[in-house]
Amino acid sequence: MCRTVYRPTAPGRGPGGSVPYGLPMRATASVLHVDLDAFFAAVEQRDKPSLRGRPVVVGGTGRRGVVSTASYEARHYGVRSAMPAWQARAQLPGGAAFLSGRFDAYRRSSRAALGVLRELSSVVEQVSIDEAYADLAPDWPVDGWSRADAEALAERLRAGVRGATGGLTASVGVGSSKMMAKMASEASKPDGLRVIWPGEEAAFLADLPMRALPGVGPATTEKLRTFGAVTVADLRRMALPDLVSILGEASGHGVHDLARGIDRREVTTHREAKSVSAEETFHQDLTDVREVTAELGLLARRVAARLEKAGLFGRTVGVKLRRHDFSTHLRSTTLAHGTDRAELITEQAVRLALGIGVGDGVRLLGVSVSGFVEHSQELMPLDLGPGVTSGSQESHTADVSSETDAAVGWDDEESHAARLGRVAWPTGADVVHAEHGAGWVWGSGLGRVTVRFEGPTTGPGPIRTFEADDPALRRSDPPAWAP
DNA sequence: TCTGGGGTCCTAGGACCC
DNA sequence: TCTGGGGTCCTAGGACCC
Repeated sequence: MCRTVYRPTAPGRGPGGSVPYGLPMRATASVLHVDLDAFFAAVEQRDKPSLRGRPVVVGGTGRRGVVSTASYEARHYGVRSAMPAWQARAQLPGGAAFLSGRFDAYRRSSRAALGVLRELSSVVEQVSIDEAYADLAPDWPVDGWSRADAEALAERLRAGVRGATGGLTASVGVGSSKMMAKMASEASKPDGLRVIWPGEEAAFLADLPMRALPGVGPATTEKLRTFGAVTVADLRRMALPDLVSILGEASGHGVHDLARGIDRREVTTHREAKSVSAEETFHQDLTDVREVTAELGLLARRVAARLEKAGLFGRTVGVKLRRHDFSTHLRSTTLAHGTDRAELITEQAVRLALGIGVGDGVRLLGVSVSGFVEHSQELMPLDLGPGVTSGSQESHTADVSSETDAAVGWDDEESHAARLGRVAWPTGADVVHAEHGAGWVWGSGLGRVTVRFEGPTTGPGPIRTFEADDPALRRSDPPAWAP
């Protein structure tokens, strides 16, 4: 709910450990937020003069499409983001344009606008294609400056964006935190600029509906409304223990802080991805298991391609299945090692999805991979149940000469105390099976595989490699030579 | 005629370990 | 016979954001 709010893990300290918890993070208006106005629709109106002054909706144009961005002319008729396209059509007069979007053009304009921002600040955090924060403190004398200085800088940015993008307008907010900067830009829209000077936060927030706080959505609003809260000032009057009991630990503290304008999140230039997913809503519900299987394969390939491009290997494969009644079901499974391989992801996704059941029809399918681990050289710890915890460690290596999948196996009848400790595979092992006496490892890629044994051992027998199509091997079973 | 796609974070319960 | 707590990992689902 209030994931946007930083919660210190150690009580009494903010991020970095230097800011006492409970005090505003900054005494200067040094965080800036830029938001490109009605971005997708504005790009379309810029490139197609015939669309200017008319309602423009960019989004899904199919039977089950939703509005991604509505131009201000369309918003005049009550059209909003996330609204079903059919509803937008019903609300708009003739002459309104419905477009499916040209993402390359949007990316180009986004990059141009971001370039202007980077000229002003060395610490820029891109939040989405049309939004970014900048920390002004490293590059500007924010301690000594005035409101007029902040406004001049923001205006310079807006003019720069207009020039670099062929006339797109941006709304800019400046404040003492990310939250205040964002709320300032929101308040200035469209084509505006607003500085909330330190000390003005409480007055700015007081009369706003609590829904205006970033992180307070429909569900939270409804919960709090039953306790009589409407505005941010109402929230401020609620005691922390009450908020926690209504909203839970994290959101309770989060809302308590938000209502006071407290937000200690830093502007960060880089964030690590935590998951990669692809999903699709079908024009017609799927009822055939074979169709479901085929679609999962396509989605898995999209995910695998993006993992590979990013150099990521994930251990957890998830599926999302939405039924015709819009009920949504999630299943996930965690592998012993990371993967980026479409076949393995497909195999797991199909297994999970069929476990949920197709029901009366599948409206949406999704595939995700998360739980990223370091790739190839990462040593994967293997859990083999109770085993030897002390003693010697031995490593054995084998060369893998096949470019396709291969297996490495070993035989260790003499030492029943040894257990497999870790395996390093060139591009990540895919299936691992091991017992005290013998084991095998599936993987792909060329190179040397290292298998490490832990505990007292007389040494494993010869490590052998197999081609993927070796008849002695089957994907999910130990090889024939295993005891 | 219903309600996209890409993400992040939080919660609660169970398993398992110490 | 009854009864611990804390920590971590995993899973399913909810909420929120753009």
